[in-house]
Amino acid sequence: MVDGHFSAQLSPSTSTEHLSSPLANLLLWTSGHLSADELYALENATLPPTLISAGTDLAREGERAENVLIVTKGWVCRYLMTGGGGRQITGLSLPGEVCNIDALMFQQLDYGIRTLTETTIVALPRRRALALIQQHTGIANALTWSAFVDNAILTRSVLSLGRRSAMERLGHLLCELSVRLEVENANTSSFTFPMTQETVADLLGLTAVHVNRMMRQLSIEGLIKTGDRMMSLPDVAALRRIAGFDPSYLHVDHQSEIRKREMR
Amino acid sequence: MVDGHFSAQLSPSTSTEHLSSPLANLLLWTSGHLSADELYALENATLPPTLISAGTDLAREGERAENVLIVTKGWVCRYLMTGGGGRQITGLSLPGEVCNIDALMFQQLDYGIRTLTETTIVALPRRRALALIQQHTGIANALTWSAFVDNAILTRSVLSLGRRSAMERLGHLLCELSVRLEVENANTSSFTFPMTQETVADLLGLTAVHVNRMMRQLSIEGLIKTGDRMMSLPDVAALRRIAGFDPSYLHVDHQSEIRKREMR
DNA sequence: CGAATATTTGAGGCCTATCAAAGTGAGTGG
DNA sequence: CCACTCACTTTGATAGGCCTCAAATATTCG
Repeated sequence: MVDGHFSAQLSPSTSTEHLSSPLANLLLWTSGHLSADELYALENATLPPTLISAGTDLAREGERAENVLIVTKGWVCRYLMTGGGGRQITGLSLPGEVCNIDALMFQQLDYGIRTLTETTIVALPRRRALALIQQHTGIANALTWSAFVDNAILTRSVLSLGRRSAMERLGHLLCELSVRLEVENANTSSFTFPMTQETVADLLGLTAVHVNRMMRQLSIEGLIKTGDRMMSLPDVAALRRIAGFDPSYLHVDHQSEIRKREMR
Repeated sequence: MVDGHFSAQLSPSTSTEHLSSPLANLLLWTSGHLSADELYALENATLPPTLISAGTDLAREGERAENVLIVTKGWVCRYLMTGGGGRQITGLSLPGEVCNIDALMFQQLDYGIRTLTETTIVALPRRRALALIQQHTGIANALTWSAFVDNAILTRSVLSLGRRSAMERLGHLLCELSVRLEVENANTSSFTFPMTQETVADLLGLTAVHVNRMMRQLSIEGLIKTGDRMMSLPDVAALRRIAGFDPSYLHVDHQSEIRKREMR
């Protein structure tokens, strides 16, 4: 896997669809707050979308953070290293989510950001973001909402890492992804799953070997089906039960649910 | 230990010093952003301070959250329970810090809040808080800053729980407390330590027995001194080294450092 | 098709949990 | 002022979940 470093200078991709609507899904499930006007203002403030290959560092711990980065396509992770070389992934940013909301106020980044897949990123310079917040309450609300959801997800991660078994952690992760990717349908769910078992291990505070054993067991029990980079959950309710998963902390409100349906 | 439940109706304490300045230290180390005017506006918007005994739930998971709660005296924790009855403390609120900043937007609380000591709490109704944010950029900045610091602390907790040994977790906690309580002096530190070893265990994802062994070992190595509910760190640099602690994630900026000195 | 990467499986060991009980200290009531 | 109680701390012995090391198998990609 590539381990390059993404230059601080954002260079435009070959894509010409800057003003079409790469941000149409921005912050959608986390808020659904943006009006058409606000979306337009936001798109005008962002730099052109940039296509980045998998396994690239968008930024490293300790670097200056000038831009708020928004994922349009692909999966991105935030991570931290221990002195001994261990890696802990502290959060994922999925399409429509913000990587580093704290860049709104913090000059210095205190975690690394790396792409897990080929990714399209939209950068929003801090100053422009702060100006937008002043002018558009909807954008302010959406960004604030996003920060609080990040917080809630981190809080649940602390519970998982501190008090849940490997099996429960894995189940909880899959249940959460199913909600955040908005792919649940009745009691089943299916989505592309681009993470390597080692990546999952770094996310759950385990080793790749143990993640493998847990995934195998879930397979045997018929609670997941994997293959061809896909993940299927044949019985979401059962998985939620064994994982102790309750989606209310994600605060997916009805308003945003309705908007999503309208857009389909 | 008491396990009462704090009524949703905030009743004023017998204290008469509402307008003197219980909020003088509010958000100080996290920002130092508040002007005298803003502090005054904030104090006028809050409900009278309330004195609450140790071991009381200020709120429980799932309850409606109407107020942002600010700690003026004492220690408070946020916590989550697993299905099996395990408890994980997901964060501490020390004097001057906010318990539930997400109440600004979320109607429902997704964690419990409990006092660890006798505590003085100041409540700020959501609507008033939102109005203050509109009118005073300093207050908006301070609250936003506070949310991002919460986030940074949670992120480090994820690293600790996921990838650090029991010893490192304990050391990291003590180093962090030393900074947040603003009690470091040269290479030493000393502060009241009101947590039982079981509370520390619930914070670090360990058992009380193991926390005891780790604390004993730190004592033997001369890295901590305990007794009479006090915690002393004779060699902060050495403790930071073994814990892998680097305070930059707390974003204690120079401006707030200067203000603090002026107020002494 | 070949090389690199990722998954799978096995064996053994360690860190932390669990269970148990003794020791300590603070607060209470007689 | 002293028994008494309750909560907390301390210590020991054993067990278990997950890690580490190792190697075989499967998959991806140039």
